[in-house]
Amino acid sequence: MPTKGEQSKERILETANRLFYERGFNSTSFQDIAEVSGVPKGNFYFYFKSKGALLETVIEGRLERFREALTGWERDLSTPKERLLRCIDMLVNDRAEIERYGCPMGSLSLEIGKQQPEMKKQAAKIFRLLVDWNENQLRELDVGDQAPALAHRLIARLQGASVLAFVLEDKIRAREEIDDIKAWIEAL
Amino acid sequence: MPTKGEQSKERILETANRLFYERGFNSTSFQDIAEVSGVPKGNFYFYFKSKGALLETVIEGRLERFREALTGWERDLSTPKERLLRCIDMLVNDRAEIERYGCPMGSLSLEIGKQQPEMKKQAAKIFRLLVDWNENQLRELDVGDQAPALAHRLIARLQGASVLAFVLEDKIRAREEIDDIKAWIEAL
DNA sequence: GTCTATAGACGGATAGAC
DNA sequence: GTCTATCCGTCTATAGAC
Repeated sequence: MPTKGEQSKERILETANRLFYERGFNSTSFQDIAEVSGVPKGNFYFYFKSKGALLETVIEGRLERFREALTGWERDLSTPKERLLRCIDMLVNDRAEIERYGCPMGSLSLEIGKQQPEMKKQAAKIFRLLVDWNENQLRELDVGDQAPALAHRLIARLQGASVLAFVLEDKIRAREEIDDIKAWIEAL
Repeated sequence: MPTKGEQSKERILETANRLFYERGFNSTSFQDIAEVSGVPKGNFYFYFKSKGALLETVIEGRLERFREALTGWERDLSTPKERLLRCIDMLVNDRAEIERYGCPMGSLSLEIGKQQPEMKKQAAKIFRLLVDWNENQLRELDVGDQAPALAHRLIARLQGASVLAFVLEDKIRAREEIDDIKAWIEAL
């Protein structure tokens, strides 16, 4: 059973994770996180030495969740093609949030990466993880030495689909684009 | 010849346009714009009634420049395929800035669109303009009723390539992705 | 003298930090 | 809960153009 302190820390992290996504990092104040999480903002500096440190922990949490998801898909899905398609389906499952707030990692990276190179590198780890994992799946298909380029292309297309889904808010076209990405992978 | 007032307004706009791109909207203060432009901060409210109004004018300026560029390409390039390729070449020409700051419109939309729906709509106009223009070019090719979907796909792929170029900072893969987009268009 | 434009000091609010 | 810094935005005194 978690101690009260662990619960507070977890509540801060969960709330920060959500608000950084929904409102953006710079537009989310400690005040906001305190109000939503119920944890007084005075406590924040007991758990995190700065707002940047809080962000860093949020990113680490996201990285960890991605790792778990990817290992889960490797365990539960038997063919590389199924796994690639499952990865694409992230956009289908989260389409409502993506249309409202964009891709969590894409939008965060673009916002903070312009001024905080260190954070940008942290965020890039998640993209590298995703690209490498897809590259491994592609290698199991018969794509020769094209695996790195195709993996990069797949993540790029998912990012592009997310940006346009956010900006244009056109559900039909967004869905159409995802379907085309899936068809492209299925045809490999 | 522009009056002195027009020069000040223009200097504020140019500087804001650049800093909003390089540092992000929320991370750019009037103080910053004043220092870089040389125009004292006290003057800003003579020309713009708020920071949001300044942003709006910046976006309008970008929209206008896009319109001019697109009409220029229609005038100077004779075939639709050349025009589409010229559009893609934006990423090649601006690759250094895109790697450092992302796509100007993509990153701005994602940052401000989460909290300012009105500004998001303004920014979306530029994307609509681009998609529609490319759709017109595609219609002149023999793509049947695929023009809308292909135009959407082209802009999505350009956005995706920009995001990954920014996040991963991998010049080789970024170039490879652009080349693939070009090859795809050329094969149409 | 009037209108446009300038310059900077000032204030309330709110941020992150402790 | 306090502290300091900084944010956006306001106010006003003034300078130059015509």
